[in-house]
Amino acid sequence: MKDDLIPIGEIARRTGLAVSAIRYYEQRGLIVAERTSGNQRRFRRADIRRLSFIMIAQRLGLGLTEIEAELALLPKGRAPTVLDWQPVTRSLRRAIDLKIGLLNRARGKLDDCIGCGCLSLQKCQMVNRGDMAGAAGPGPRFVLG
Amino acid sequence: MKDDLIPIGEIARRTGLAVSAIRYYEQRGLIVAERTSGNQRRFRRADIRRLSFIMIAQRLGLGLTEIEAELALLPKGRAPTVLDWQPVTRSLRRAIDLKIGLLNRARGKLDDCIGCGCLSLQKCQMVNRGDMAGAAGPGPRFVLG
DNA sequence: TGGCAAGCTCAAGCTAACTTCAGGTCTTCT
DNA sequence: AGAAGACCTGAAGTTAGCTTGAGCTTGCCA
Repeated sequence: MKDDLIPIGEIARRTGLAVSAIRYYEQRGLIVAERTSGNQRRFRRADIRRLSFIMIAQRLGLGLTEIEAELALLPKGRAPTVLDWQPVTRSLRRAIDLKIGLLNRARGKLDDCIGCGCLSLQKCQMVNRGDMAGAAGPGPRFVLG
Repeated sequence: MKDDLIPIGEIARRTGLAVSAIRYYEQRGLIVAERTSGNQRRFRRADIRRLSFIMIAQRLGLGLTEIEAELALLPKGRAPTVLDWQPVTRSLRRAIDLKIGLLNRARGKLDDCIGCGCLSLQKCQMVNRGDMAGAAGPGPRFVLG
């Protein structure tokens, strides 16, 4: 295969990502690219899968930091095989399960609220201070974490 | 009841929200406050419930704009009754159901991926361009919407 | 009538995840 | 060889949802 090194524009086209997004991921360390003598990025075919994973995981609500952690399960140095990917994919599945569980519990509590008509802090379980205060600090505190 | 008008500090204490957050919500139009002759905000007791709802809905992943739409179902002018709240709460419940459905479908597809070992754009259903391109425009495009 | 905590209004800052822009360099095709 | 188009870097801008700070005014208790 002669075309083993893919320029950024084409990998963008193939994944549907913006060129700028891919550059951003590289800067964040989510992907690594080689460079030509003229300093242009050249990606491997395996990076397409990596980028796909990033898109999927993001779609499921994971932040790039979490995604980075998941991707760290892949072997460094060599191109990951299908078997290498399995634990990563499974880990993502667990993340989905967690999220579904959370929403289910929330739904149950909300049903109680419809029943009792409360929705006030004194009576209702839906809001509990401890949880909210957890993500303190400046900037937006992301919900549903 | 003499204490019907609540200053911002106390409503903050009662809801667990920061004073600054409440001011921000008022500025966004999510809550309305009366003012004293000296220009200080005074809230109604019903606003506590309103703020609770905001917190809950946010927790479930709704943005303030969506929450604003939900709150628009409440009657303007008079204080909402328990019955007034029911459609709003139910609407929130539907939102949760939707989200759960989405995650369930994602999980199913991911299971297929574990089976076939793919996770590439050409073969795998997990990523489909059309969907992603939907949220175009500048700024971050929020996933899982 | 003090005094001081609690409020008020801007304006600017912060995180996440990118995009856009300006000003220049490679590559590739003819 | 020349030109068009793809790339590069670095800095600044964007949305969401608030927080922080500066500088000033109210409100309430002793």
